[in-house]
Formats: sequence, structure tokens, C-alpha cells
Amino acid sequence: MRTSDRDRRAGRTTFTQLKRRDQLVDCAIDAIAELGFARASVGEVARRAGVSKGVVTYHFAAKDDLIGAVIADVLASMREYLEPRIRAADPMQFPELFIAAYVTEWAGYYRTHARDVLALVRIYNGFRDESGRPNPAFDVRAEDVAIVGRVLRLGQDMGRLGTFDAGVMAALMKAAVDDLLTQFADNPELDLEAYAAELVALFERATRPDSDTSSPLAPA
Amino acid sequence: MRTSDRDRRAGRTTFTQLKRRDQLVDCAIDAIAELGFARASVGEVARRAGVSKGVVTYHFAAKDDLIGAVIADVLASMREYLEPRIRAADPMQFPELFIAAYVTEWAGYYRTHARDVLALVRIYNGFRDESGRPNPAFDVRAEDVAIVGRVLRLGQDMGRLGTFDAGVMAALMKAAVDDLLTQFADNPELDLEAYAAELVALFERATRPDSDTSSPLAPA
Amino acid sequence: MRTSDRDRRAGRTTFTQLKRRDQLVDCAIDAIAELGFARASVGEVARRAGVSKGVVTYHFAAKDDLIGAVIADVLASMREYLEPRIRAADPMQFPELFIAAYVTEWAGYYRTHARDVLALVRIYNGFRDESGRPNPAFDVRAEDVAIVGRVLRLGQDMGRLGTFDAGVMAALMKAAVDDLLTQFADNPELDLEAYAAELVALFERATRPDSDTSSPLAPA
Amino acid sequence: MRTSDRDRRAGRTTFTQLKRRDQLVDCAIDAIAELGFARASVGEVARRAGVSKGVVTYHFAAKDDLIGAVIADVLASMREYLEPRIRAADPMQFPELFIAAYVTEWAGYYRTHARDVLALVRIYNGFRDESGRPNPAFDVRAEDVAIVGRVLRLGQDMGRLGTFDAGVMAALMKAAVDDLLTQFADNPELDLEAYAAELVALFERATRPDSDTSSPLAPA
DNA sequence: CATGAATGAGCATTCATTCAT
DNA sequence: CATGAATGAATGCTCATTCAT
Repeated sequence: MRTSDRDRRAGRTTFTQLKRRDQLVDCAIDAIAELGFARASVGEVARRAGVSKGVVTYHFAAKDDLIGAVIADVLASMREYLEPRIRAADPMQFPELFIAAYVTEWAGYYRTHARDVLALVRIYNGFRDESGRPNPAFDVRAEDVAIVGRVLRLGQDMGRLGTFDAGVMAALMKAAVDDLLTQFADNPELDLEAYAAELVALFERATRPDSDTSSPLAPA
Repeated sequence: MRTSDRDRRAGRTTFTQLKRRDQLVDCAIDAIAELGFARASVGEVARRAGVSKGVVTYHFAAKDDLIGAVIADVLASMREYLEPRIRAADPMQFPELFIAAYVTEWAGYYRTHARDVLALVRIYNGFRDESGRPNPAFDVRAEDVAIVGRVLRLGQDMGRLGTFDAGVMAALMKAAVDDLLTQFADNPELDLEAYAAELVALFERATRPDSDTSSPLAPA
Repeated sequence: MRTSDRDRRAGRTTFTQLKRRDQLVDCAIDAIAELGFARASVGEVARRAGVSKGVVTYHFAAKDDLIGAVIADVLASMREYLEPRIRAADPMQFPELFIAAYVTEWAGYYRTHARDVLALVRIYNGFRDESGRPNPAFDVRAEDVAIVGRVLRLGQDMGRLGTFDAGVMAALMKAAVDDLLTQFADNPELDLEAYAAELVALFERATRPDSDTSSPLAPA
Repeated sequence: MRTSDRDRRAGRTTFTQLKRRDQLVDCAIDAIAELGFARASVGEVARRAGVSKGVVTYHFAAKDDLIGAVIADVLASMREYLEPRIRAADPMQFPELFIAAYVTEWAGYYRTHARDVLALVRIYNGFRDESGRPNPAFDVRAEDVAIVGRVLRLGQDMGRLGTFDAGVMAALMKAAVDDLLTQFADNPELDLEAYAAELVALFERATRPDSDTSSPLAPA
């Protein structure tokens, strides 16, 4: 996914190219996370990579392509980390366990990749095209929330989760982990695990089966 | 609060001045909400106001002063709307009702002032000084979360709210209303009241007294 | 000399007008001496006068007119101070005493009017029109040097001064008092009288009759 | 000395870079000498160089760096010309010859480099930072005067020069050559050699051993 | 592949000037 | 007379982009 669009020559992608591209994407992530989207200029990225500005232009026809590569890269890294871990919780079988897995694994990801996600958030917040629309790469965000919503709905159908609007709950779970990242970025001392545990407890209370009706009054 | 700093002599502020300042602040809010912080240049604000760039400079010595005026204005408007309404819920007496009031009133505010809060969020996300620190005007944000936390803790002490980390819950409530704004901005068709009602239900489930122990089993 | 050119109504010049003009010229002198010619904007002058920018424009059609007034004012003040004092030395009768008078009186003038002359010098150095030519008001400078030269030549003709190029000597005397001002501006502790005395001694040595040849050996 | 500060990596400076930098410094000198410091904008310098404004920014991060380069360049050129020539007069052995060397060589330098020194003087007069202090690069000026003073004092100690305040005399010598430059700039027809010769004669008269007391009484 | 050089648009800001009230 | 308001040109600077080598 890091191969230049201008790579006319029969899809060839040399090893050097790949290395350079990755390095540039990496430096871009650093710059964006550290300085914010606005201050992360092409020149700054080149400086951090120790190369000339032209190199960036060579590998990415336009700055937007570099940003796109950052987005794609971070999204891929997120997927690579989260998907197997969440799948391991077997959400289709145990949707009620999915909530804990979702929150916990996001927190786990932040522990090692806060910088990357921070860059992603900075781009999400800072980048609008001329019409004011956000980068289409972020449609994936909405999709993710939709998936979470479907899992929650499944849990409800299975009677393992209580009554609530699955869409709202899914959006809130996303908002919760987003906010956790922001807090972590502002305060690196934050205990991610403890915070995540609190969130899990909180969401479990909010989603557990409706005890009132099924009820402790019923015979054991 | 929109009176020029350069108006040293006798604090005089003419009506015209006030009107222009308000107009400029208004156009700045529009521009920021629509185009994002980065694209909301002084020239763009002037264009929207139908005046020359110099007018902006005349009323606001520097762009930061304009942004500061936007922040101050929106914060003041938020306070003016929210404070009496939330106070009316008498959070000191009925902390458990505060949650509903908090979420509902924020949603109500968004119905008429989404644009303003959106601008505020855009500034919050887009503005970093050279050291990367956010605008100090936003310390108020942390304070607000702290206040919510204190109310929740009070409710716990009064036995009206269950066991949970009040700080985490307060942060999540803030994140929830922030996210609601973002969704509303992306989709103006969103039913704010319905969404808010879901959030209220959700947070009430998550914060209600621990039924297991206090318990319906106890004699009437 | 401080009356506005745009004073259309039958040459009338009210007292208030005069006072304002003088005040503005004064503030302009302050601003130029303190901040340099470039930073002495119309707005700055107005600020120092405690009036609006429009007042300056009202009294001086253009900024150049204000600068012209400053030049004229300071030149007039210099004349008023120096002319009678130097005339008192009776240069036509005693050209050899003129040198001491010239240097001493300039130094004396600086003691109370350094600020004014400093402003003049700043204008002289900072002001060029589009073609790069200095303000024509400074032709007076060359005239002054010419006059000094004539006095020196007279002294030579009278045998009271030695052999030297009167033009060069006159220019150097001007350069000497100019330099004295600069040094005084940089270091207000400078002892003007002592410095002037040294200069006088120096110039007397350089201009005294050629002792070797005309000589004390010659019969009375 | 004209190498960019932004050229961190391995101090590499290409030939082209050097040429462009020199050209820009040259054009800056021209612009400043011709139009004065205030009117010598970055755009003007670029126009004279026949390049876009961005080129100047590319080679000099800020305008101050360009000005700094002009100062450094001209000072270096002055040193390169004057130092060996004045040293050749062996001022430590013959301080009385130093005066002639000093004045003559400055005049000689002006013949080919008036434009450069003029630019330097324009900068000296036009550049103040916000606090009103002149550019620290000009401390060298005071140092030079101090050195001249020391040579004069040495001459006095050796009995080769008369009684006078060496500091005042040194300052006047500097003022004299400065003034010579100004006159030459205003009038390119000026005979530098002749003028310098007059100055030399003048200063020799002013500094020669005190003949009155020691001497004409002595036997022929 | 990589570089340095150059470009030009855009930005915030300063400032002299104009003008209605 | 005086003011506040508005204008528009110019300035220093940043930056994405282009290109010859």
C-alpha cells in the first residue's frame, strides 16, 4: 500500500523504495503527532528523515498522498493489532465479552502506538478539503462503529445484553476509546490498564441484561 | 467581552464597534465551523463579512485576539444557556437527576448553537502554540469535567449513585456530548432529543445504585 | 511655521491649531528619537499625543508634511539657539574664536535638545524618496558647512588661522559635532563640556597660524 | 561566510549556492546603498537579482540573516583590504605614520567599495531592534575606534605624538572617514586622494609633538 | 533515485491615507 | 476640530509544488 502511484514502470517496486516510503511515513507520523497537522510541513518531514524535500515529492506526488499513506498505514497497523485479538474473544459466540475485549485491546494498542493514533486523530481533526469535507479515508471510522453496533445487536438478540440503542452505545464506545487516547496524549503517566478496566466495568453495567424483569425474585 | 484591547482611553466602546466586532466574531465562527481552523484565514473572515482585511486587524490587533474573542464568546454563550438550566435541576439535592440534565441541555444547546460549539472544537483541535501546548483558554474544559466529577461523587456519597470511578464517568459524559456534536455536525438530520434520551438512559444504567446490595429483597 | 497648508479659510490659524500642531510635532520628535524613523508611524505619534490618528491627518495632509514640520521646527530651534550665541563671538572680527564658539555652542545645545537633533539625524538617515534622494530640507546642512568654510577662509585671509583646506576643515567640524551627538545619544553620561573642550583644543591646534614659518622669530 | 545556516548536514555548500548567495548579498548591498535601508525590501532584492522572492527566503531563512550576511561580508572585505595595508605602515614602530595610513587607506578602499560601505552605514543608521538598540554586529565599530585610540596613546608614550585626548582624536578620525564616505556618495566626482591628503595634513597638525615648548628656541 | 534550487500563492501584519459623522 | 472606521498596498514569511541535473 506504500507504493507510489507514479511508479509507471510495470508495477515494479524496489526494496529501497519501500524502505524510504516507510521511513517518510514514519517521520510524517512523528511530525504530525508532535507538532500538529498544520505545522507538519513537507520540509519538516524531510528534515526528520534527513533527506531533501525533493525525496518526499518523489515518493508522494502530492502532500495529500503522503497523508493518505499515513492514514492507510496506521489503519492497517490498527487492524493488524486489533483484529486477531478481538476475534480471539469470539464475539459471535460471546458478544458480552466483546465489550471488554474492544476497550482493553484499544488501550493495549495505545500503550505501544499512541503516537500513530494521535497522528491519525490530528489528521482527522485538521484536514478538510476545500468544501470542508473530511478525508474520505475516514469512512472506515463509521464502518467500524457500525460493526460494533452489529455485534451489540447480536448480543441483544441472544439475550446476553440488555436493552439499549446499539448504535448509540457503539458510538459511545468509540468516543470513549478516542477520549482515552487524548487523555493519554496529554498525560503519559495515565494508567491505561486501570482506566480501561473502569471503562469496561462502566460499559458492562450499561449493557448487561435487564435484571429488573428476569430478576432476582425468580427462583434460583 | 468583545471590546478592543486598544481602547485604553476611558474604556469607551461605541455601539458601532461592538456591532462590527460581533459580526467579525460571527463570521470567524462560520468560517472555522465550515472550513476548519487552518483554512479560516483573516482574509476569509473579512470576505465573509464583506469588508477588507484591514478591518479585522483594526478591531483585533492580532489573529489570536480574534480567536480569543471567538473562544470567550462561545464559552460565555454556553454558560449563559447551560448554567441556569442545569442549576434548575438542583444537582446538589438530586445528583442523580444531574446526569439527565447535563446530557439533555447540551443536546438542547446544540440544536441552536451547533455551529458555535463546532468552531470551538475546531479551534481546540487545531490550535497549538509553538511548544505544542493547546490554548490555555481551554483549561475551562478540564474544570468542567472536574465539576461533573464532583457532583457524581456527591451522588455516590448520598447513596443515590452506584459504584464507579467518578472521574472516568465524568470524562465519558463529556466525550459523549462532544461526540454527539460531531455526529450532529456531520448529519444535521440527526434527532438530537432522541439521541440524548438514549444517552441519558445509558448513563443512568451505568450510574444507578448497586441494586444487588441495597436491594428489592429488603422489606418494604 | 507650524500652520497647516490646508488651512483654506483666509489664512486663519487658531490658537488651538497651533497648540495641537506643536504637540504633534513634539510627539513625532519623541517617537523618532526613541524608536527610529521607520517605527515612528502616524499611529504611534497619535498614541503619544493621546489623540486619534485622524487628528494627525487633519493637521498634516500627509506624513511627509509632519516630517517636514519636524525638520523645520528643529532647524528653527537650532538657529534660534546657535545664531545669537555664535554671532556674539563676532566671527567676522575674530574668526579664530569662532571655532571654539561653534563646537561649544553645539555641545551646549545638545545638553538640552539632544532629542530634537537626534530625531533630525534619524530622519536624515532614514528618509529617502523613491529615487533615493534625501529630503531637500537638508540642503541647509550643506549651506551651514559652506558658511563655516567661509569664516575659516576669512580667518586665513586675516592671518589669524594657518594653512589648511577650509572646506575640509568645515566639513570635519560638522562631522565632529554630529559624532558628538551620536555618542551622547548612545551614552547620556558623556560629559559634553569636557568632550567639547577637547574638540576645541584639537581644532585650535589644527587651525592655528603656521608657527614654523611666520614665526615668533620674526620681529614683532 | 555566506553559507546558509540551514545547511547542517556535513557543512556542504555547493558552488551554485555560494554564487546565488553572493549575488543576493550583492543585490541587497545595491538596494540598500541606493534606496536606503527602509526601502530595501526582500522583494526589491529579488527583483534586482531577477529571481522570485522565494529564492531569497530559500537562501536566507529570515531577512535579518540577509542583512547579517551583508554586514559580515562588508566587514570582512574591509578587513581584508585595510588590515595588511595598515599593518604595513608598522603602527607599533611608527605610530605617527599610522594616521596617514589610516585615512589614506580608508579613502583608497572607498574608491572601489564606496557602495558596500554605504550600505553598511545605511544599515547602521536604519536598523534598530524593538528595544531601539542597534545591531550587535556593529560592536566592531567601537572596537576599531578603541584600537586607533590605543595606537595614538602609544605614539604619545613614545613622544612621537603631542598632547591630546586619544579617545576623542580616534573618534574624530573615524568620524572624518565616515563623513568622507558620505560626501563621496553624494558626489562621485569628489577627489578622494586630495581630500584624504587634506585630512592627513589636518590630523598631523593636530597630533604632532608639542613644538611650542620644546623647540623653536633651540639652536637651528 | 536523489538533490538543490526555484517558484508563486497564501498568510498575518503594519501602515499611510480617506472619509462620513 | 476631532473621531472612529475602513481601505488597500506592501512586507516578511511559510509552504506545496516543479524541475533540471
